[in-house]
Amino acid sequence: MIDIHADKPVLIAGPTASGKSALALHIAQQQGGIIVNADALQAYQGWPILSAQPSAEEQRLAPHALYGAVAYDGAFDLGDWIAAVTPYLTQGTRPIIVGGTGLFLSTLTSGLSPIPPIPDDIRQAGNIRDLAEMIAALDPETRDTLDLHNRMRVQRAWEVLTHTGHGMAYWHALPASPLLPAENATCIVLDAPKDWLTPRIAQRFDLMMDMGLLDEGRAMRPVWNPQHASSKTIGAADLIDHLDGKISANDLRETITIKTRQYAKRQRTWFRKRMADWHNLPISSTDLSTALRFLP
RNA sequence: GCCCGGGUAGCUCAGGGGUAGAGCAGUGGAUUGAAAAUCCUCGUGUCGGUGGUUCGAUUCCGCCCCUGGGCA
Repeated sequence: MIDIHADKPVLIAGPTASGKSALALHIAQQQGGIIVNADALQAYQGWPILSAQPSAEEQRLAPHALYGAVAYDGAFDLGDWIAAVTPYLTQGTRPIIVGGTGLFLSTLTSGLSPIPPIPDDIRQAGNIRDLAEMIAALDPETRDTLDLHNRMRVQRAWEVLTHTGHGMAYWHALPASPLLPAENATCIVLDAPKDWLTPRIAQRFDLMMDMGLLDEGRAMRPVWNPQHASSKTIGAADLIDHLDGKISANDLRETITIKTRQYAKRQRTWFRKRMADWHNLPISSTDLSTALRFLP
């Protein structure tokens, strides 16, 4: 039994396809609140079906925010998200923050180092920079903390050092105050076992097809650019390949469900480690009326 | 029926007289501004069956079964 206080923000994490959005909607309808997106890819326009954003119909049932709020060719990173959620923490309506991006939710409850935004030209320069060169340029303190095989993390550290003159280690040592300490919110992790989730992921793909996934892909094809952040949506590149005749419908389904399963696994790892003290809501508690208790 | 290939890890396949290895899948993990991203770890399976040759066979030989193609 999890107590939901009407005036307390709610945080909901859970693997993809576990039913987070439905849970958020249930709470909003029972008790009020605005549903705020904490999923990196659902923040973009362009792939509403593929990224499983709440439908227009669902969004009519309760206030929603930060879904499809950024252009398909725009950028929306962790810092942008933190900036975008902040107003919802202080305004009148109680926020129900729901999403699968563990990094976003964890940062909300633990805080973000005050690293200035990195200009785009630094990123561009990093993109073509040799990995070994960037590693060599790093400050030793930062280098020791990094997985040097991981180009993205090395490049990020290089960008921070290049732009600010201070290494990541310096910035991370600065105090970072949480925007929403976990004890000030009702924090829930939806626990969906693998055996339950696997068939659901396949079913969700079929559902997406019924909802017009191919049309969504056809609409995006003329402006398709794998470099855009929104193009990282699982299956977007595969869908374009399918429309180009490069892979069959069966292969499309196969590859998307596999990638989605792999993603769910990474999410589970994050939640297990970082959200161990959150309320665990087993998906088997289909009867939410006994799993949740709504308090004024 | 005959001829030529194949039958090796869940899948696709490599290898080769001293009991075997890649990719994918799967697993566990890392992860403070690209995170649905990115990165790391983990490989025993009657090597189709059965006889034989051999000190030793998954590897060579015979037969059988299954399978792809060709000829009839």
